[in-house]
Amino acid sequence: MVIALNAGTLLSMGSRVQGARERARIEIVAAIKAEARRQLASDGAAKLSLRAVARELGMVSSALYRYFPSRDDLLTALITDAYDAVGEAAEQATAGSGGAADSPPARWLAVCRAVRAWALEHPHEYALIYGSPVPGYAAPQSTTVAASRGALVMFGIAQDAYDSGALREPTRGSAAPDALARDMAEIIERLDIRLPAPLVVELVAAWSELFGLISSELFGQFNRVVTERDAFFGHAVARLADQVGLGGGSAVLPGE
Amino acid sequence: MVIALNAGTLLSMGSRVQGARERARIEIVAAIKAEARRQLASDGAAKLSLRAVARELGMVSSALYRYFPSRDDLLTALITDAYDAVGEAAEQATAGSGGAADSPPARWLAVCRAVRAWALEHPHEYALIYGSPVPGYAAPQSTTVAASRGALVMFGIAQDAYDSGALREPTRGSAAPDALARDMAEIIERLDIRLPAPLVVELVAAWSELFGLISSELFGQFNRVVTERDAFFGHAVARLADQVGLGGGSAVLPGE
DNA sequence: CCAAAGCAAGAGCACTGCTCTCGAAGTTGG
DNA sequence: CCAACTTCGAGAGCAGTGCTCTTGCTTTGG
Repeated sequence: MVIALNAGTLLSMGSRVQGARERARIEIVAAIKAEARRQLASDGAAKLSLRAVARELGMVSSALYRYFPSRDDLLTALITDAYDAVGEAAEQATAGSGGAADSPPARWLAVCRAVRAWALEHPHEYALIYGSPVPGYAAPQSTTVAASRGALVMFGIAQDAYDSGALREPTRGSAAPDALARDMAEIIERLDIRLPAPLVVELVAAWSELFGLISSELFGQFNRVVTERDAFFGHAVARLADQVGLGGGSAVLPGE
Repeated sequence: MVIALNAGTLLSMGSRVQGARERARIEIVAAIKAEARRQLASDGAAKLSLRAVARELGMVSSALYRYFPSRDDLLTALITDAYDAVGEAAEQATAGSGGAADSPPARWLAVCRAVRAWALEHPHEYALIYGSPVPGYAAPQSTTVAASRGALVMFGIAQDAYDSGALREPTRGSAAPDALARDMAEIIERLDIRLPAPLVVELVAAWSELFGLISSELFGQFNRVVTERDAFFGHAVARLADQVGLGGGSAVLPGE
Protein backbone atom coordinates (compact mmCIF):
# COMPACT_ATOMS: atom_id res chain seq x y z
CA MET A 1 0.00 0.00 0.00
CA VAL A 2 2.26 2.73 -1.24
CA ILE A 3 1.11 6.27 -1.05
CA ALA A 4 0.96 7.72 -4.52
CA LEU A 5 4.07 9.73 -5.31
CA ASN A 6 4.20 11.30 -8.70
CA ALA A 7 7.38 12.19 -10.46
CA GLY A 8 7.11 15.83 -9.53
CA THR A 9 7.02 15.07 -5.84
CA LEU A 10 9.95 12.77 -6.17
CA LEU A 11 12.00 15.27 -8.08
CA SER A 12 11.29 17.92 -5.51
CA MET A 13 12.36 15.58 -2.76
CA GLY A 14 15.69 15.10 -4.42
CA SER A 15 17.37 11.84 -3.57
CA ARG A 16 14.30 9.74 -2.79
CA VAL A 17 14.26 6.61 -4.91
CA GLN A 18 11.03 5.50 -6.40
CA GLY A 19 10.53 2.04 -7.79
CA ALA A 20 12.26 -1.24 -7.20
CA ARG A 21 13.72 -0.89 -10.66
CA GLU A 22 15.71 2.23 -9.91
CA ARG A 23 16.68 0.86 -6.55
CA ALA A 24 18.05 -2.23 -8.25
CA ARG A 25 19.81 -0.06 -10.80
CA ILE A 26 21.83 1.97 -8.34
CA GLU A 27 22.66 -1.18 -6.44
CA ILE A 28 23.90 -2.88 -9.58
CA VAL A 29 25.89 0.16 -10.61
CA ALA A 30 27.50 0.16 -7.18
CA ALA A 31 28.22 -3.56 -7.42
CA ILE A 32 29.82 -3.13 -10.82
CA LYS A 33 32.00 -0.30 -9.62
CA ALA A 34 32.97 -2.24 -6.52
CA GLU A 35 33.98 -5.29 -8.52
CA ALA A 36 35.78 -3.11 -11.05
CA ARG A 37 37.68 -1.42 -8.24
CA ARG A 38 38.61 -4.83 -6.90
CA GLN A 39 40.03 -5.89 -10.25
CA LEU A 40 41.69 -2.53 -10.64
CA ALA A 41 43.47 -2.99 -7.35
CA SER A 42 44.70 -6.46 -8.18
CA ASP A 43 45.55 -6.24 -11.86
CA GLY A 44 45.70 -2.61 -12.84
CA ALA A 45 43.66 -0.44 -15.15
CA ALA A 46 44.92 -1.92 -18.39
CA LYS A 47 43.69 -5.37 -17.47
CA LEU A 48 40.30 -4.25 -16.27
CA SER A 49 37.90 -6.37 -18.28
CA LEU A 50 34.20 -5.78 -18.64
CA ARG A 51 33.66 -9.45 -19.27
CA ALA A 52 35.52 -10.43 -16.14
CA VAL A 53 33.52 -7.96 -14.07
CA ALA A 54 30.29 -9.29 -15.50
CA ARG A 55 31.39 -12.88 -14.99
CA GLU A 56 32.24 -12.24 -11.36
CA LEU A 57 28.86 -10.64 -10.84
CA GLY A 58 27.08 -13.57 -12.41
CA MET A 59 25.76 -11.68 -15.35
CA VAL A 60 26.44 -11.88 -19.03
CA SER A 61 28.80 -9.30 -20.50
CA SER A 62 26.29 -7.63 -22.74
CA ALA A 63 24.05 -6.87 -19.77
CA LEU A 64 26.75 -4.66 -18.34
CA TYR A 65 26.41 -2.26 -21.23
CA ARG A 66 23.02 -1.23 -19.88
CA TYR A 67 24.87 0.45 -17.01
CA PHE A 68 28.08 1.62 -18.62
CA PRO A 69 28.00 2.26 -22.36
CA SER A 70 31.68 1.44 -22.70
CA ARG A 71 34.76 0.41 -20.83
CA ASP A 72 35.98 3.99 -20.82
CA ASP A 73 32.78 5.11 -19.16
CA LEU A 74 33.37 2.66 -16.37
CA LEU A 75 36.89 3.98 -15.99
CA THR A 76 35.60 7.54 -15.94
CA ALA A 77 33.29 6.64 -13.08
CA LEU A 78 36.19 5.12 -11.20
CA ILE A 79 38.30 8.20 -11.89
CA THR A 80 35.69 10.53 -10.48
CA ASP A 81 35.38 8.34 -7.41
CA ALA A 82 39.14 8.32 -6.99
CA TYR A 83 39.34 12.09 -7.14
CA ASP A 84 36.63 12.24 -4.53
CA ALA A 85 38.46 9.75 -2.34
CA VAL A 86 41.75 11.61 -2.39
CA GLY A 87 39.91 14.85 -1.83
CA GLU A 88 38.15 13.40 1.16
CA ALA A 89 41.40 12.02 2.53
CA ALA A 90 42.87 15.50 2.31
CA GLU A 91 39.86 17.08 3.96
CA GLN A 92 39.84 14.62 6.81
CA ALA A 93 43.51 15.28 7.42
CA THR A 94 42.76 18.91 8.19
CA ALA A 95 39.62 18.12 10.11
CA GLY A 96 41.15 15.49 12.37
CA SER A 97 43.54 15.89 15.30
CA GLY A 98 42.96 19.45 16.29
CA GLY A 99 41.97 20.36 12.75
CA ALA A 100 41.93 24.00 11.92
CA ALA A 101 43.35 24.74 15.36
CA ASP A 102 46.69 23.27 14.37
CA SER A 103 49.34 25.51 12.91
CA PRO A 104 49.21 25.90 9.12
CA PRO A 105 52.53 24.13 8.58
CA ALA A 106 51.35 21.17 10.64
CA ARG A 107 48.14 21.00 8.66
CA TRP A 108 50.07 21.24 5.40
CA LEU A 109 52.23 18.34 6.43
CA ALA A 110 49.22 16.34 7.55
CA VAL A 111 47.46 16.84 4.24
CA CYS A 112 50.50 15.87 2.22
CA ARG A 113 50.99 12.76 4.33
CA ALA A 114 47.32 11.87 3.97
CA VAL A 115 47.44 12.16 0.20
CA ARG A 116 50.56 10.04 0.05
CA ALA A 117 49.06 7.46 2.40
CA TRP A 118 45.98 7.22 0.23
CA ALA A 119 48.15 6.82 -2.85
CA LEU A 120 50.16 4.03 -1.25
CA GLU A 121 46.99 2.25 -0.23
CA HIS A 122 45.34 2.63 -3.63
CA PRO A 123 48.21 2.68 -6.09
CA HIS A 124 46.20 1.74 -9.13
CA GLU A 125 43.48 4.25 -8.42
CA TYR A 126 46.16 6.87 -7.92
CA ALA A 127 47.71 5.88 -11.22
CA LEU A 128 44.32 6.27 -12.81
CA ILE A 129 44.12 9.94 -11.93
CA TYR A 130 47.72 11.12 -11.63
CA GLY A 131 49.46 8.65 -13.89
CA SER A 132 49.40 8.54 -17.62
CA PRO A 133 45.87 8.88 -18.92
CA VAL A 134 44.46 5.74 -20.51
CA PRO A 135 44.87 5.32 -24.28
CA GLY A 136 43.86 8.43 -26.11
CA TYR A 137 41.28 9.16 -23.53
CA ALA A 138 40.72 12.70 -22.29
CA ALA A 139 39.14 13.14 -18.89
CA PRO A 140 35.71 14.67 -19.38
CA GLN A 141 34.72 17.97 -17.90
CA SER A 142 32.80 16.23 -15.14
CA THR A 143 35.96 15.12 -13.40
CA THR A 144 37.41 18.60 -13.00
CA VAL A 145 35.21 19.55 -10.07
CA ALA A 146 36.20 16.46 -8.14
CA ALA A 147 39.80 17.03 -9.12
CA SER A 148 39.99 20.47 -7.57
CA ARG A 149 38.76 19.23 -4.20
CA GLY A 150 42.20 18.26 -3.01
CA ALA A 151 43.82 21.44 -4.20
CA LEU A 152 41.14 23.43 -2.46
CA VAL A 153 42.24 21.99 0.87
CA MET A 154 45.77 23.24 0.36
CA PHE A 155 44.54 26.61 -0.73
CA GLY A 156 42.38 26.77 2.37
CA ILE A 157 45.38 26.22 4.60
CA ALA A 158 47.29 28.94 2.81
CA GLN A 159 44.26 31.20 3.10
CA ASP A 160 44.07 30.72 6.87
CA ALA A 161 47.77 31.39 7.24
CA TYR A 162 47.51 34.43 5.06
CA ASP A 163 44.53 35.82 6.95
CA SER A 164 46.23 35.36 10.30
CA GLY A 165 49.39 36.99 9.03
CA ALA A 166 51.44 33.84 9.58
CA LEU A 167 52.43 33.67 5.96
CA ARG A 168 55.81 34.91 4.90
CA GLU A 169 55.79 36.47 1.44
CA PRO A 170 57.49 34.05 -0.91
CA THR A 171 59.53 36.64 -2.70
CA ARG A 172 62.80 34.74 -2.75
CA GLY A 173 64.17 34.38 -6.25
CA SER A 174 62.50 35.84 -9.27
CA ALA A 175 58.92 37.01 -9.03
CA ALA A 176 56.14 35.29 -10.86
CA PRO A 177 55.92 36.46 -14.46
CA ASP A 178 53.09 38.77 -15.44
CA ALA A 179 51.86 36.34 -18.07
CA LEU A 180 50.46 34.18 -15.30
CA ALA A 181 48.32 36.91 -13.78
CA ARG A 182 45.33 36.07 -15.93
CA ASP A 183 45.47 32.35 -15.12
CA MET A 184 45.82 33.05 -11.43
CA ALA A 185 42.91 35.48 -11.42
CA GLU A 186 40.81 32.76 -12.96
CA ILE A 187 41.81 30.29 -10.26
CA ILE A 188 41.22 32.80 -7.48
CA GLU A 189 37.75 33.49 -8.74
CA ARG A 190 36.79 29.88 -9.39
CA LEU A 191 37.99 28.65 -6.01
CA ASP A 192 36.68 31.74 -4.25
CA ILE A 193 39.87 32.55 -2.38
CA ARG A 194 41.51 35.85 -1.51
CA LEU A 195 45.21 35.45 -2.02
CA PRO A 196 47.78 37.44 -4.01
CA ALA A 197 48.44 35.99 -7.45
CA PRO A 198 52.16 35.28 -6.89
CA LEU A 199 51.28 33.15 -3.90
CA VAL A 200 48.76 31.21 -5.94
CA VAL A 201 51.49 30.48 -8.49
CA GLU A 202 53.61 28.99 -5.75
CA LEU A 203 50.69 26.96 -4.45
CA VAL A 204 49.89 25.48 -7.84
CA ALA A 205 53.54 24.63 -8.35
CA ALA A 206 53.79 23.05 -4.91
CA TRP A 207 50.64 21.03 -5.51
CA SER A 208 52.05 19.81 -8.78
CA GLU A 209 55.44 19.02 -7.26
CA LEU A 210 53.78 17.11 -4.45
CA PHE A 211 52.49 14.67 -7.02
CA GLY A 212 55.94 14.46 -8.51
CA LEU A 213 57.19 13.20 -5.19
CA ILE A 214 54.35 10.74 -4.76
CA SER A 215 54.45 9.51 -8.35
CA SER A 216 58.20 9.01 -8.24
CA GLU A 217 57.85 6.82 -5.20
CA LEU A 218 54.83 4.95 -6.47
CA PHE A 219 55.95 4.39 -10.04
CA GLY A 220 59.31 3.00 -9.10
CA GLN A 221 61.51 5.99 -9.76
CA PHE A 222 62.95 5.70 -6.25
CA ASN A 223 63.69 1.99 -6.50
CA ARG A 224 67.25 1.39 -5.39
CA VAL A 225 67.65 5.13 -4.88
CA VAL A 226 65.61 6.17 -1.87
CA THR A 227 64.75 3.57 0.73
CA GLU A 228 63.81 5.81 3.65
CA ARG A 229 60.70 7.06 1.94
CA ASP A 230 58.87 8.45 4.96
CA ALA A 231 61.82 10.56 5.98
CA PHE A 232 62.49 11.74 2.46
CA PHE A 233 58.89 12.64 1.81
CA GLY A 234 58.51 14.45 5.11
CA HIS A 235 61.56 16.54 4.42
CA ALA A 236 60.68 17.32 0.82
CA VAL A 237 57.16 18.31 1.77
CA ALA A 238 58.40 20.55 4.56
CA ARG A 239 60.53 22.29 1.98
CA LEU A 240 57.51 22.69 -0.27
CA ALA A 241 55.73 24.34 2.65
CA ASP A 242 58.67 26.67 3.05
CA GLN A 243 58.49 27.43 -0.66
CA VAL A 244 54.96 28.78 -0.40
CA GLY A 245 55.78 30.79 2.67
CA LEU A 246 54.50 28.41 5.30
CA GLY A 247 56.57 27.17 8.16
CA GLY A 248 59.65 29.24 7.56
CA GLY A 249 61.50 31.25 10.14
CA SER A 250 60.30 30.91 13.70
CA ALA A 251 57.72 28.21 13.28
CA VAL A 252 59.01 24.83 14.29
CA LEU A 253 57.95 21.92 12.15
CA PRO A 254 57.26 18.61 13.82
CA GLY A 255 60.33 17.14 12.19
CA GLU A 256 61.25 13.62 11.37
CA MET B 1 86.62 -15.59 -49.87
CA VAL B 2 86.20 -14.53 -46.27
CA ILE B 3 89.19 -14.63 -44.00
CA ALA B 4 88.51 -17.01 -41.18
CA LEU B 5 87.32 -15.22 -38.10
CA ASN B 6 86.59 -17.35 -35.12
CA ALA B 7 84.24 -16.39 -32.37
CA GLY B 8 87.08 -15.24 -30.14
CA THR B 9 88.32 -12.74 -32.67
CA LEU B 10 84.85 -11.41 -33.22
CA LEU B 11 84.22 -11.03 -29.54
CA SER B 12 87.46 -9.19 -29.08
CA MET B 13 86.55 -6.87 -31.92
CA GLY B 14 83.32 -6.01 -30.18
CA SER B 15 80.71 -4.60 -32.49
CA ARG B 16 81.75 -6.30 -35.73
CA VAL B 17 78.81 -8.17 -37.24
CA GLN B 18 79.41 -11.47 -38.87
CA GLY B 19 76.84 -13.13 -41.10
CA ALA B 20 74.01 -11.78 -43.15
CA ARG B 21 71.74 -13.44 -40.64
CA GLU B 22 72.79 -11.30 -37.70
CA ARG B 23 72.86 -8.24 -39.88
CA ALA B 24 69.29 -8.89 -40.89
CA ARG B 25 68.34 -9.54 -37.30
CA ILE B 26 69.48 -6.21 -35.94
CA GLU B 27 67.83 -4.49 -38.87
CA ILE B 28 64.55 -6.24 -38.24
CA VAL B 29 64.72 -5.51 -34.53
CA ALA B 30 65.25 -1.86 -35.37
CA ALA B 31 62.35 -1.90 -37.81
CA ILE B 32 60.07 -3.46 -35.23
CA LYS B 33 61.01 -0.91 -32.61
CA ALA B 34 60.56 1.91 -35.09
CA GLU B 35 57.10 0.76 -36.08
CA ALA B 36 56.20 0.14 -32.45
CA ARG B 37 57.31 3.65 -31.57
CA ARG B 38 55.18 4.97 -34.40
CA GLN B 39 52.11 3.21 -33.09
CA LEU B 40 53.00 4.26 -29.57
CA ALA B 41 53.06 7.88 -30.64
CA SER B 42 49.73 7.70 -32.38
CA ASP B 43 47.67 5.43 -30.16
CA GLY B 44 49.42 5.11 -26.83
CA ALA B 45 51.05 2.24 -25.02
CA ALA B 46 47.86 0.42 -24.10
CA LYS B 47 46.88 0.05 -27.74
CA LEU B 48 50.26 -1.07 -28.94
CA SER B 49 49.55 -4.33 -30.72
CA LEU B 50 52.10 -6.91 -31.76
CA ARG B 51 49.85 -8.05 -34.54
CA ALA B 52 49.46 -4.54 -35.90
CA VAL B 53 53.22 -4.01 -35.83
CA ALA B 54 53.78 -7.26 -37.66
CA ARG B 55 51.04 -6.48 -40.15
CA GLU B 56 52.55 -3.10 -40.93
CA LEU B 57 55.93 -4.70 -41.44
CA GLY B 58 54.50 -7.29 -43.81
CA MET B 59 55.21 -10.23 -41.59
CA VAL B 60 52.98 -12.63 -39.77
CA SER B 61 52.44 -12.04 -36.08
CA SER B 62 54.07 -15.23 -34.90
CA ALA B 63 57.31 -14.30 -36.63
CA LEU B 64 57.63 -11.31 -34.38
CA TYR B 65 58.04 -13.54 -31.36
CA ARG B 66 61.43 -14.59 -32.70
CA TYR B 67 62.64 -11.09 -31.88
CA PHE B 68 60.62 -10.17 -28.81
CA PRO B 69 59.39 -13.01 -26.63
CA SER B 70 56.40 -11.02 -25.46
CA ARG B 71 54.66 -7.70 -25.74
CA ASP B 72 56.16 -6.62 -22.44
CA ASP B 73 59.64 -7.28 -23.76
CA LEU B 74 58.97 -4.96 -26.67
CA LEU B 75 57.75 -2.33 -24.24
CA THR B 76 60.83 -2.79 -22.10
CA ALA B 77 63.02 -2.14 -25.12
CA LEU B 78 61.06 1.02 -25.87
CA ILE B 79 61.36 2.10 -22.24
CA THR B 80 65.11 1.74 -22.26
CA ASP B 81 65.31 3.70 -25.49
CA ALA B 82 63.09 6.41 -24.05
CA TYR B 83 65.29 6.78 -20.97
CA ASP B 84 68.25 7.09 -23.26
CA ALA B 85 66.50 9.69 -25.37
CA VAL B 86 65.56 11.91 -22.45
CA GLY B 87 69.06 11.46 -21.03
CA GLU B 88 70.57 12.53 -24.31
CA ALA B 89 68.25 15.51 -24.55
CA ALA B 90 69.42 16.59 -21.13
CA GLU B 91 73.06 16.10 -22.02
CA GLN B 92 72.80 18.06 -25.23
CA ALA B 93 71.16 20.90 -23.37
CA THR B 94 74.28 21.36 -21.27
CA ALA B 95 76.61 20.77 -24.16
CA GLY B 96 75.00 23.23 -26.56
CA SER B 97 75.08 27.01 -26.56
CA GLY B 98 78.15 27.75 -24.50
CA GLY B 99 77.73 24.52 -22.61
CA ALA B 100 79.70 24.19 -19.44
CA ALA B 101 80.81 27.81 -19.85
CA ASP B 102 77.29 29.01 -19.06
CA SER B 103 76.38 29.77 -15.48
CA PRO B 104 75.01 26.83 -13.49
CA PRO B 105 71.55 28.38 -13.12
CA ALA B 106 71.34 28.91 -16.87
CA ARG B 107 72.40 25.34 -17.50
CA TRP B 108 69.89 24.10 -14.96
CA LEU B 109 67.15 25.97 -16.69
CA ALA B 110 68.27 24.73 -20.09
CA VAL B 111 68.23 21.12 -18.97
CA CYS B 112 64.78 21.41 -17.43
CA ARG B 113 63.45 23.03 -20.56
CA ALA B 114 65.04 20.36 -22.72
CA VAL B 115 63.47 17.57 -20.72
CA ARG B 116 60.09 19.24 -20.88
CA ALA B 117 60.45 19.84 -24.60
CA TRP B 118 61.29 16.20 -25.17
CA ALA B 119 58.28 15.18 -23.10
CA LEU B 120 55.96 17.43 -25.07
CA GLU B 121 57.30 16.03 -28.33
CA HIS B 122 57.07 12.41 -27.21
CA PRO B 123 54.18 12.37 -24.74
CA HIS B 124 53.51 8.65 -24.98
CA GLU B 125 57.13 7.72 -24.59
CA TYR B 126 57.31 10.03 -21.61
CA ALA B 127 54.23 8.38 -20.16
CA LEU B 128 55.93 5.05 -20.64
CA ILE B 129 58.76 5.93 -18.31
CA TYR B 130 57.37 8.55 -15.94
CA GLY B 131 53.68 7.71 -16.04
CA SER B 132 51.99 4.78 -14.44
CA PRO B 133 53.85 1.58 -15.17
CA VAL B 134 52.04 -0.76 -17.53
CA PRO B 135 49.79 -3.45 -16.00
CA GLY B 136 51.53 -5.14 -13.14
CA TYR B 137 54.80 -4.80 -14.87
CA ALA B 138 57.94 -3.90 -12.94
CA ALA B 139 60.76 -2.25 -14.85
CA PRO B 140 63.68 -4.67 -14.97
CA GLN B 141 67.05 -3.85 -13.52
CA SER B 142 68.43 -3.14 -16.98
CA THR B 143 66.51 0.12 -17.24
CA THR B 144 67.98 1.67 -14.11
CA VAL B 145 71.29 2.59 -15.71
CA ALA B 146 69.60 4.42 -18.55
CA ALA B 147 67.24 6.00 -16.06
CA SER B 148 70.00 7.66 -14.06
CA ARG B 149 71.50 9.35 -17.10
CA GLY B 150 69.24 12.35 -16.89
CA ALA B 151 69.67 12.77 -13.16
CA LEU B 152 73.42 12.60 -13.61
CA VAL B 153 73.30 15.71 -15.77
CA MET B 154 71.62 17.68 -13.01
CA PHE B 155 74.06 16.40 -10.46
CA GLY B 156 76.92 17.42 -12.73
CA ILE B 157 75.65 20.97 -12.85
CA ALA B 158 75.36 21.07 -9.09
CA GLN B 159 78.84 19.59 -8.83
CA ASP B 160 80.33 22.31 -11.01
CA ALA B 161 78.57 25.01 -9.04
CA TYR B 162 79.70 23.45 -5.81
CA ASP B 163 83.30 23.16 -6.95
CA SER B 164 83.43 26.76 -8.08
CA GLY B 165 81.90 27.97 -4.86
CA ALA B 166 78.85 29.36 -6.61
CA LEU B 167 76.50 27.21 -4.62
CA ARG B 168 74.67 28.62 -1.67
CA GLU B 169 74.12 26.11 1.11
CA PRO B 170 70.45 25.15 1.09
CA THR B 171 70.02 25.29 4.84
CA ARG B 172 66.75 27.14 4.89
CA GLY B 173 64.09 25.29 6.78
CA SER B 174 64.73 22.05 8.56
CA ALA B 175 67.84 20.09 7.76
CA ALA B 176 67.68 16.76 6.01
CA PRO B 177 66.97 13.98 8.48
CA ASP B 178 69.80 11.65 9.43
CA ALA B 179 67.86 8.62 8.25
CA LEU B 180 68.62 9.67 4.70
CA ALA B 181 72.38 9.73 5.14
CA ARG B 182 72.77 6.10 4.15
CA ASP B 183 70.70 6.47 0.98
CA MET B 184 72.56 9.58 -0.04
CA ALA B 185 75.95 7.98 0.55
CA GLU B 186 74.87 5.21 -1.77
CA ILE B 187 73.87 7.69 -4.45
CA ILE B 188 77.06 9.68 -4.07
CA GLU B 189 79.14 6.57 -4.51
CA ARG B 190 77.19 5.14 -7.40
CA LEU B 191 77.16 8.36 -9.37
CA ASP B 192 80.73 9.20 -8.39
CA ILE B 193 80.03 12.71 -7.22
CA ARG B 194 81.47 14.74 -4.36
CA LEU B 195 78.63 16.66 -2.79
CA PRO B 196 77.38 16.93 0.79
CA ALA B 197 74.52 14.58 1.57
CA PRO B 198 71.97 17.30 2.43
CA LEU B 199 72.49 18.84 -0.97
CA VAL B 200 71.96 15.49 -2.66
CA VAL B 201 68.65 15.19 -0.83
CA GLU B 202 67.56 18.50 -2.30
CA LEU B 203 68.70 17.45 -5.75
CA VAL B 204 66.78 14.21 -5.69
CA ALA B 205 63.69 16.04 -4.47
CA ALA B 206 64.07 18.69 -7.17
CA TRP B 207 64.53 16.05 -9.86
CA SER B 208 61.39 14.32 -8.66
CA GLU B 209 59.43 17.55 -8.45
CA LEU B 210 60.52 18.48 -11.94
CA PHE B 211 58.64 15.46 -13.20
CA GLY B 212 55.67 16.46 -11.15
CA LEU B 213 55.55 19.70 -13.10
CA ILE B 214 55.98 18.00 -16.45
CA SER B 215 53.54 15.20 -15.70
CA SER B 216 50.90 17.60 -14.47
CA GLU B 217 51.10 19.51 -17.70
CA LEU B 218 51.25 16.44 -19.90
CA PHE B 219 48.61 14.36 -18.18
CA GLY B 220 46.01 17.08 -18.19
CA GLN B 221 46.23 18.26 -14.60
CA PHE B 222 46.69 21.82 -15.80
CA ASN B 223 43.77 21.76 -18.21
CA ARG B 224 41.63 24.80 -17.60
CA VAL B 225 43.98 25.81 -14.79
CA VAL B 226 47.25 26.93 -16.28
CA THR B 227 47.30 28.13 -19.87
CA GLU B 228 50.61 30.00 -19.90
CA ARG B 229 52.59 26.83 -19.54
CA ASP B 230 55.99 28.11 -20.67
CA ALA B 231 55.92 30.96 -18.21
CA PHE B 232 54.67 28.79 -15.39
CA PHE B 233 57.24 26.10 -16.00
CA GLY B 234 60.08 28.57 -16.28
CA HIS B 235 59.17 30.17 -13.01
CA ALA B 236 58.63 26.92 -11.14
CA VAL B 237 61.91 25.52 -12.38
CA ALA B 238 63.77 28.65 -11.40
CA ARG B 239 62.38 28.18 -7.93
CA LEU B 240 63.56 24.60 -7.93
CA ALA B 241 67.02 25.85 -8.80
CA ASP B 242 66.81 28.23 -5.90
CA GLN B 243 65.76 25.35 -3.68
CA VAL B 244 68.96 23.45 -4.33
CA GLY B 245 71.10 26.53 -3.83
CA LEU B 246 71.57 27.48 -7.45
CA GLY B 247 70.75 30.89 -8.82
CA GLY B 248 69.86 32.58 -5.58
CA GLY B 249 71.17 35.91 -4.39
CA SER B 250 73.27 37.88 -6.80
CA ALA B 251 73.03 35.66 -9.85
CA VAL B 252 70.51 36.94 -12.33
CA LEU B 253 68.36 34.35 -14.02
CA PRO B 254 67.39 34.91 -17.62
CA GLY B 255 63.82 35.33 -16.52
CA GLU B 256 60.59 34.96 -18.37
C1' DC C 1 -5.27 -3.90 -18.51
C1' DC C 2 -2.12 -3.19 -21.99
C1' DA C 3 1.30 -0.72 -24.52
C1' DA C 4 5.88 1.09 -23.60
C1' DA C 5 10.15 0.93 -21.67
C1' DG C 6 13.92 -1.43 -19.31
C1' DC C 7 16.23 -5.52 -18.98
C1' DA C 8 19.10 -10.24 -19.35
C1' DA C 9 20.69 -13.41 -22.41
C1' DG C 10 22.83 -15.31 -26.38
C1' DA C 11 25.08 -15.27 -30.80
C1' DG C 12 28.31 -13.08 -33.37
C1' DC C 13 32.17 -9.84 -35.27
C1' DA C 14 36.71 -8.26 -35.26
C1' DC C 15 40.42 -7.99 -32.61
C1' DT C 16 44.21 -9.27 -29.16
C1' DG C 17 48.56 -12.11 -27.03
C1' DC C 18 50.56 -16.25 -27.39
C1' DT C 19 51.74 -21.37 -28.66
C1' DC C 20 52.73 -25.05 -31.65
C1' DT C 21 53.97 -27.32 -35.79
C1' DC C 22 56.02 -27.62 -40.28
C1' DG C 23 58.75 -26.80 -44.08
C1' DA C 24 62.29 -23.49 -46.06
C1' DA C 25 66.17 -21.03 -45.53
C1' DG C 26 70.82 -19.95 -43.59
C1' DT C 27 75.08 -21.54 -40.93
C1' DT C 28 78.75 -24.46 -39.73
C1' DG C 29 81.89 -28.48 -39.08
C1' DG C 30 83.96 -32.40 -41.27
C1' DC D 1 81.01 -29.85 -50.90
C1' DC D 2 77.63 -31.61 -48.28
C1' DA D 3 75.36 -33.20 -44.24
C1' DA D 4 73.95 -31.86 -39.52
C1' DC D 5 72.26 -28.15 -37.08
C1' DT D 6 70.15 -23.81 -36.08
C1' DT D 7 67.24 -20.07 -37.18
C1' DC D 8 63.41 -18.34 -39.36
C1' DG D 9 58.54 -17.38 -41.61
C1' DA D 10 54.10 -18.92 -42.19
C1' DG D 11 49.81 -20.85 -40.81
C1' DA D 12 46.47 -22.80 -37.76
C1' DG D 13 44.61 -22.56 -33.46
C1' DC D 14 43.34 -21.32 -28.41
C1' DA D 15 41.55 -18.34 -25.05
C1' DG D 16 40.44 -14.00 -24.21
C1' DT D 17 38.76 -9.04 -25.22
C1' DG D 18 35.23 -4.80 -26.39
C1' DC D 19 31.16 -4.11 -28.50
C1' DT D 20 26.63 -4.79 -31.35
C1' DC D 21 22.35 -6.77 -32.45
C1' DT D 22 18.34 -9.53 -31.91
C1' DT D 23 15.13 -12.12 -29.04
C1' DG D 24 12.20 -12.62 -25.59
C1' DC D 25 10.85 -11.51 -20.57
C1' DT D 26 9.62 -8.42 -16.73
C1' DT D 27 8.53 -4.21 -14.73
C1' DT D 28 6.36 0.18 -15.13
C1' DG D 29 2.95 3.72 -15.77
C1' DG D 30 -1.11 5.72 -18.04
